[in-house]
Amino acid sequence: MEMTQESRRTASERRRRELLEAADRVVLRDGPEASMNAIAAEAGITKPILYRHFGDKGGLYRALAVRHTDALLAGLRAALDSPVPRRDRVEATLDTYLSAIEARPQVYRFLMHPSDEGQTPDSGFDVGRHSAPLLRRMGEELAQVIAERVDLGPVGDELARVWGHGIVGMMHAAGDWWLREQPCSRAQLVQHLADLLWGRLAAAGDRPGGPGF
Amino acid sequence: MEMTQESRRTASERRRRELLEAADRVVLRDGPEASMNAIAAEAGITKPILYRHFGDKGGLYRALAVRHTDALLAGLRAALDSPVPRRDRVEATLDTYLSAIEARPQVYRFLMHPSDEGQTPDSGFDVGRHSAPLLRRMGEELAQVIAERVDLGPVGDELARVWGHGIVGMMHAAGDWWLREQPCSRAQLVQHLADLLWGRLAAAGDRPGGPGF
DNA sequence: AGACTGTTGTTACCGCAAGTAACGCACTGC
DNA sequence: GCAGTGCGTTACTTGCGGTAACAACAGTCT
Repeated sequence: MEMTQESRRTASERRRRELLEAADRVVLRDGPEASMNAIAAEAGITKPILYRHFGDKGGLYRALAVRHTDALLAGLRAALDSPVPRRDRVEATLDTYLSAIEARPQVYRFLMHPSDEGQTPDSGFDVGRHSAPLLRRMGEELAQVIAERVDLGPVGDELARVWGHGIVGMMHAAGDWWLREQPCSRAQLVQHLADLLWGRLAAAGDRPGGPGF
Repeated sequence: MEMTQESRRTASERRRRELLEAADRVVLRDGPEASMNAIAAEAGITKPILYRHFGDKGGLYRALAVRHTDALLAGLRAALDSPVPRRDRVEATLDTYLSAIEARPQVYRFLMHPSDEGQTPDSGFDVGRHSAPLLRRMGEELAQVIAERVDLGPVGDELARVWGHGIVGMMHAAGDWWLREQPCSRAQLVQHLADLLWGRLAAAGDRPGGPGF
């Protein structure tokens, strides 16, 4: 049985991917609070192996997260970069995101509510070192696209970053609420949010029978 | 030592408030992952008393959360209801929120990342029963104000709810990012976000030297 | 062949936090 | 004097993250 260094490396990587897939199954079934024991059992092994591969639970979860995050980000980038008018791009992006969270709510909950790990409270020197949760990555990504594509004057970079994170947050919160109580179709939600970004709040008139006037 | 039923009730309530204040101090010092032991110690008592008063850790955290949530919501309502033009109201609301999270980041982290409790995964019958996290409450509140004040046509209620949650999410995400890396002054951030809501994204032109064109 | 090294896996443990059971103590009403 | 009822304790169970120590085996050096 020949076993050179390279084939060893690839074997280890295959193993790692198997473990990740097992973890994925468990998280999909049990939600984000799946225990390391449960994941190890699903993979047919025991805990220490997980720890050798991923260091700690945060490491495993981070590895899991980047898989899904990368997939989602790829979809979003495609929507953002398509050569159509800006409004259409925005709608496509919103729809891509909402489709993703609608299709796999468990994955979504895992990515968005990762039980906020990290936090070495004594020193505080590396807060947010390698956490980079999905929301921040998406915010930065969007900021970059905005800064590249839209002309926003002298402070454009700053504006783009604020807007990137703001829009992502809007998408996230609205999506979260919409996923819970499906109050309307996805297409409608997309329209409503795009309308909001298109300044319809500023354009709308005061309510006729408003209270207090 | 006279101790009638009424004075007992008020005594118990005073006790509860003392416990909450102690918990508050600990959470402010240790962050959201403060242990029940630590809280009990700070209050000068032991764990079971906490459990008698609040049921479980979630109960305590919920009680703590409503205190701060109510205070913040009161401030936001005041900003939302002031009789000035809409843009000014929006800016005041944003500024109120950002001031709050800037003044007490620990409280903010506690409220926003409550280690997502609840989740009785077996039955699922009361998911979200009394969690009502701050974000959702704020979203509903804002939705109500929008629906009352702004004329949005036939589907106005639905629109208002989408916008309420969306705007709150935008505020939250942008605030979170801004709190980490202070990239600009609070006033600037408020301006940028208000500009976003006022449709400046739709109004801005394409970047001159854009890539790919 | 036989000692050396590294990877893969195990069992058995530590520490710690949530939550609980069982008891001690004061004080009230009868 | 004595049952009842809050307030408080100590001491425990359970479960999870994380680790130490050991067992088995593949390939390598001499």
